[in-house]
Amino acid sequence: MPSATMLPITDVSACCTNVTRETISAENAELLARSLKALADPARLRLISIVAASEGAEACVCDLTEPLGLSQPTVSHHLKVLVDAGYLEREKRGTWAYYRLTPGSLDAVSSLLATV
Amino acid sequence: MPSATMLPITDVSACCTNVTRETISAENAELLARSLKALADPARLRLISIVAASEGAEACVCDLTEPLGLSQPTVSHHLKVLVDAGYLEREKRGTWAYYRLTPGSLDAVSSLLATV
DNA sequence: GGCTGAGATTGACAGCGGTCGATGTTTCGA
DNA sequence: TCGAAACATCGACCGCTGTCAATCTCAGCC
Repeated sequence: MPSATMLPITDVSACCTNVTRETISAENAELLARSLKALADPARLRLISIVAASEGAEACVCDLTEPLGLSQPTVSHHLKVLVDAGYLEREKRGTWAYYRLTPGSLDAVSSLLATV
Repeated sequence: MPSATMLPITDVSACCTNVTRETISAENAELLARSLKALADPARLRLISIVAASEGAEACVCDLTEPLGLSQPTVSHHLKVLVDAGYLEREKRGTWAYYRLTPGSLDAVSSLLATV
């Protein structure tokens, strides 16, 4: 459940300005740090990468468990973190849950860091 | 001390390709995650922002302790993390230590995340 | 030489976060 | 209706990390 303490990255980019352009406020630093924390894990980076490279740019949990070498609960946990942060979208179809990259989410955080 | 476990971000960008362009390897995911972890802290984001906005684009520790509201050892710790990750450069002049943004470091990590 | 101030390092503590086994929930098919 | 499969949630463990007080190092100055 996304809450005030875990705004999706697209919202963060809407309220925050670039890090080096002007001095970031303590509140915005907190928000951006939360979004970056969601990315700052090798398993989650690989999840994003695998989902983006999958057929139809979407993947279900069963496709993700084996290449990561992690248990199913752990993969589900990481996926939840990425969904809450706004990087992934979840769609349930039948028994399966399909995850897809949220368009523009990575570009949003990327543009907050770029200096040019 | 930067080691094999903490490559500067500029080196990471030299060896890694974009996250969504092709499937990232486990090793590169580990490297990129370490670089992102160094950024994923509100105090460190504010440090980078303040240094970038400072007169001459550099600042000493004494200028950074007060606006952050953190103790001097804590600020020194965060600065060390950022230097080891390659985001900041340290130059000692007399009794003071001046920190400056490493050119291109934020753009490097930014370009690894951007999808366009 | 001895003092002072800037900053780094150390040690300790508390809270966070990644991991997994066990279990719960939901959907589909027989 | 019952069983199986996919996925989420829970509870617990443990290593990592942010924090500060205390201490150490070093440069400048009397």
